[in-house]
Amino acid sequence: MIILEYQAMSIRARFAPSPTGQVHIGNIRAAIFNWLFARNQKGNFLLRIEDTDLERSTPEAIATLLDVMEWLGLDFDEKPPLYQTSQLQNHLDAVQKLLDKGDAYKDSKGGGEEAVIFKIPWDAERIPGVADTGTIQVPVHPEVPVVVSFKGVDYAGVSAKGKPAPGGACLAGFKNLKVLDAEGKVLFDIAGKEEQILDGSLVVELPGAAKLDFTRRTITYHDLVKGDMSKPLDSMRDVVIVRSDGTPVFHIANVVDDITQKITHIIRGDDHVENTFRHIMMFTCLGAKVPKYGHLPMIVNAAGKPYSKRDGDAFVGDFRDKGFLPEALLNYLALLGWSPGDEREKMSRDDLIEAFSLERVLHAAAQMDIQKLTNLNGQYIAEMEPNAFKEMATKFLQVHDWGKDLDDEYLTKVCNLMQSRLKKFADVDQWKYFFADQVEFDEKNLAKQFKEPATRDAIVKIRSAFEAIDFNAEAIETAIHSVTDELGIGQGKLNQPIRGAVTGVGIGAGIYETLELLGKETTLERLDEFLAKY
RNA sequence: GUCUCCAUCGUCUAGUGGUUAGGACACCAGGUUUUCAUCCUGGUAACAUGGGUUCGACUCCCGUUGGAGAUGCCA
Repeated sequence: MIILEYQAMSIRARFAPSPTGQVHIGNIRAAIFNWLFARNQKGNFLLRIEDTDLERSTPEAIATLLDVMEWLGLDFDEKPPLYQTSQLQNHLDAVQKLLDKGDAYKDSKGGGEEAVIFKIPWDAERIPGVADTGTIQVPVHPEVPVVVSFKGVDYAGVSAKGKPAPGGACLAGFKNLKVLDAEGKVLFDIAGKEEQILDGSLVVELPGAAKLDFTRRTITYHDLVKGDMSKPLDSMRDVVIVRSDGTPVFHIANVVDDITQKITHIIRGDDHVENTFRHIMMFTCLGAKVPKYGHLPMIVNAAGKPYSKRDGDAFVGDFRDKGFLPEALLNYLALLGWSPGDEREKMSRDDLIEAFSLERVLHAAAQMDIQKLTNLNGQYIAEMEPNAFKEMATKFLQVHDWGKDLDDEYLTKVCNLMQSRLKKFADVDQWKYFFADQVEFDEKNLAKQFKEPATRDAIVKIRSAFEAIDFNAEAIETAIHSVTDELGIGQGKLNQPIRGAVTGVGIGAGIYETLELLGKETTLERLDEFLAKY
């Protein structure tokens, strides 16, 4: 039944980032989940660029955003995307509508220009999900007067230590309000005075109040991820929607644009949960249908803190620069805070789309594990077409002065030998010994391999044995074995010292194949260099 | 302070009243391979805590602790 309803509606989800030059992991994850959801539901995935921060929203920043989305394969429908700056008049019109209907008022704080404030409606029952939840009493600090006006009820609560604690909320939070003093005497009763309070003609200030008595109203919505969420109106304040300089703030712009784009499902970060209650009210006051909401848990860094725009290495571009594949990153990120419910982990784009559901998204924050991402990336690399692998490797080799203009045939062989060992493309910097004239010796490794003075002598013998042979892997192995046999040592004992002397490092592909690839000339040169140095 | 939410191995997670609490990454040991990587085998490692409810709680309820978010004329 539910599925039928979904299909009939044709869902529309969106990603609405503000382009600030860099896209971080937490942000793009929201895009991924929206995309996965939309594709899974055969709906539309829209992009809206919230570029109202003129300082940071440069054309380059927007290009970066689009670039990253394309790289990850997050294709969006209805191009070009909606630019929020183009909607200014729309936002202002909506604000005027609210003003006209009495759902917003103008106010100035400290005598400046007037800002526009969205008023949480006194007749809040017209908002879906609002219900009375009983009469309650809240203690207030007698030293601070209670002020009741159309802007709300201001008072000081009582802290654990008996000190005044700042409190107060929108008027709508206090249905059937009575203000009582310490003896329980009624200082103020809103009954019969609603009109005057609401139209601003009456503002009451009540010193010596001890208690607020009112009918609490709570707004509840069903979150597609987190389940039922609710919040009492007496913990909400009216919200600024237009700054005193005349520019609309996020809340109204976001809601109006969602109406404009006919968004049916809003999937966004956890940090917006509290905004949702107010946004639901705005949708309703603007005469629009309230969309469905789903809030994603945050992704946190190794310190357990959410990634912020300042978090150095959490930018999507950095992962690309380090040689992570888009499929691997997408796969990994989809698995942060979500799982298909079975034991699959390596999943293709289509697998993910097919398996995705918001109901299976977790409620708790997830920590990024670079090692697991790296492992997954290695799996994707291992499966790459050799040509595609070579192409990528070439790109990453080119950043090194020893990695430019490489011989194609030689490079192909190196790639074939090394593909299974590479976890991320930036690690091709370890291939230097294949291409550079000079090797860098790993002193520590050498010290380990050449503990025995006799080993160096063996290298001398190896060198002359190499000189005489036709230089292929098989002959190389035979030559090495003849030396080990002659010296009466284990057949593989010399392999690592040879590797150290020729490549400078302690790990790599099979040494016979490696030497064959390097060629006789280079191998002998490297051995000479080694012998001259050590 | 107040409000909202969250809590299974180090990390990502499976688990919806009865399981030897499963898998993956990482780590350790062993095997295969000329080192490494791959591959195979095995191992260490978790239900934050205290109360309930129940014949029986990781699972349901309440408290505590811990964490996150919100409380902006930021988004």
